[in-house]
Amino acid sequence: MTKDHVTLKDIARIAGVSTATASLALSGDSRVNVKTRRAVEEVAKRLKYVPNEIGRSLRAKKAETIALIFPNTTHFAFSHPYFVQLLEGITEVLVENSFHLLLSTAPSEADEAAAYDKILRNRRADGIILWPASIRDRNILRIVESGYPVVYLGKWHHDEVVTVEREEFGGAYKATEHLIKQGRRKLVMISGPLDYQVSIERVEGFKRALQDHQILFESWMVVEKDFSMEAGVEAAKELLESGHRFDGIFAANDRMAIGAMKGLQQAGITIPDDVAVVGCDNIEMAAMTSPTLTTIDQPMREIGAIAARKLIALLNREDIGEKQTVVPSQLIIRESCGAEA
Amino acid sequence: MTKDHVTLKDIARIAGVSTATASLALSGDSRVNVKTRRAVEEVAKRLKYVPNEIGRSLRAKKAETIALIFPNTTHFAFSHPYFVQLLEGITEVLVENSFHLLLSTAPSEADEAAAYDKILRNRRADGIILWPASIRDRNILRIVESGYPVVYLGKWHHDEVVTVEREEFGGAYKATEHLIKQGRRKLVMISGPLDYQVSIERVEGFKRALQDHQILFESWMVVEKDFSMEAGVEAAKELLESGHRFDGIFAANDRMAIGAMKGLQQAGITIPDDVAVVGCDNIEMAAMTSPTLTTIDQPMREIGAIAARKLIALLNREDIGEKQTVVPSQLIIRESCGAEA
DNA sequence: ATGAAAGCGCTAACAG
DNA sequence: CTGTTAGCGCTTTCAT
Repeated sequence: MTKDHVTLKDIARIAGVSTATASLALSGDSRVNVKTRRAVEEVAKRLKYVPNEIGRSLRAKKAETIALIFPNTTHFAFSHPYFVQLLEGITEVLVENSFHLLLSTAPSEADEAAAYDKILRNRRADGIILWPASIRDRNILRIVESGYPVVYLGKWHHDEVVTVEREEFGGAYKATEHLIKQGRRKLVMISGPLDYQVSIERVEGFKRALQDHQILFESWMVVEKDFSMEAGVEAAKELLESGHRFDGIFAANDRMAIGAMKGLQQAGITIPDDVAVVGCDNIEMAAMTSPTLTTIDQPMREIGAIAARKLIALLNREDIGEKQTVVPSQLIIRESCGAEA
Repeated sequence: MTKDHVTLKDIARIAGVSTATASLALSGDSRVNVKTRRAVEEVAKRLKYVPNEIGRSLRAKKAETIALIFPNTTHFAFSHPYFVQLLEGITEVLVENSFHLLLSTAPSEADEAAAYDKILRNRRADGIILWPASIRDRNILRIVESGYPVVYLGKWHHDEVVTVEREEFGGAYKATEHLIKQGRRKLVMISGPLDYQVSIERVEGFKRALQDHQILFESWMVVEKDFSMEAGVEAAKELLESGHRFDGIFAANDRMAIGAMKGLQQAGITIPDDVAVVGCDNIEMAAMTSPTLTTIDQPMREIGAIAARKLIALLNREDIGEKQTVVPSQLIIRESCGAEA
């Protein structure tokens, strides 16, 4: 069985010093005699002493842990293919700084408020990286405005909040404009849920690009879907059945773009000849579809790393640099848009 | 700023009782007078008291947290599309049981041993769910055999260890046999890295299926790759260039299968007419490729949930049921194998 | 240079 | 029924 753990007390006793001295010695404090220090270190090493971080945390009133938390829409959030990249970016930085990562989800919509409150105050984490939620989510509002150290992964409506954002509007604009430059003028967009800020911005980018090129926007040009591949297939079918003509699609993420391509191809439509498609995210799969998918690259790994660095700086009361960081997006031209790369 | 947190002491003082009573009251202990309890509860609620879990943990010598840890191959491990499903399964169960999830990676190969040791003993987590690593990884061995509560997500070489395994051998066997039943007899396999137990088993399943159908196995029939889509493309090219003839491919995961299909199609080969392909994992994308990918479903969400339940049972010294759980895999027939579903 | 003592926030054994 | 006390493991004054 897991036998009892070696504590500082044990080390002190065996090394023949007090716990205070042992503590100092192990932290390399210059006040303690070199010989004593060596002795303590030797014992610690021999017994494979590892400090109990719970004790340390209680004392220091710091958890050395940050929480990555998700609104109730867990399933939705987790399913993003690039969630994993975000995690990689975050953990990379945390490991460098000896921080731990707590992954947190609200159990259910009902408990959501309580759950956030708990995270805020049970002292398990020192700060939070917050995945964007529906703009209708009041709990998010509370957490962001609580004064607790939070980095929000999206745009916030006032600039006291520390955020790392993707260039949503700009990305959508670039994608749409690219389609227009390929000579497509009958464009439609497959959007994510419109109660999400990211969706709103991407739609705005789409609209603006149309406007800047004298293309009249009409409301049927945006279909609202849920970000899944299956939804992309549906969207394509609905658009085809609607009777409206279109020769270009901007999809708010690659999963829907891929689904849409599938749906179109099943209906005998050729991509990009009949309809050009541009996605968003640049997931690994985008390079594997037929035709390969032109898309907007969103460097999630970098976003994760920046967010983690900001949060740690915040906790250490160091300079965090700019409060809002916008990570630029980049158009990745492949085959589905009909352009030569 | 984050003002000081409300502690039990505050509650006790304001409610006019001792901290002991306050504690008892809040835990709903029947010994305390109903009226007192109500009073305490009222104060706690009013001040939005949330217990400091660090204090509680120190006292209870339990972290109420489990760690999901990864060997040094983070990037590799994280990149599995179904990693997210595993997470979902785990968090679902943890939330039910009010446990927290710590995500842990070793900083670098060099620090790996130390990092595990720390996780084992710094008391931040009560137990570990361990993602399989290279069979050469001695640190994994140490952690699994440490007696610490561990659930290992793969097969282990002796049966004291609690594991949740996918049916690797059986899945590969089914996939291969399915190809044979479609009349394919010149089969090849694209394997993952062969220092991984999962890879070894899948290759064994492949070989056995050949053997059972009187097909001679030769070593060139297995190409070892790294699980990525890009690697699948390469594998296809290498196989084509090798000059060996083949009419069926079993790929050890869907990403490589998708890459391989891409590679074959680029070379003008028709799937499934010229070459049939079966993958493994049943990732979302498998239903979207052209042709859609026949594959082996690995219910990662369920695996995560089972692992979490087992670990919690282990921690509570409850009955964990069978020590080794093998989650059955299932053949999902789509288009790439040339069978009618 | 070292040790004694206090205390982080909590719970539980023991008294009353 | 409630309060006193002790202590989880650690760090940090403050004495010596």
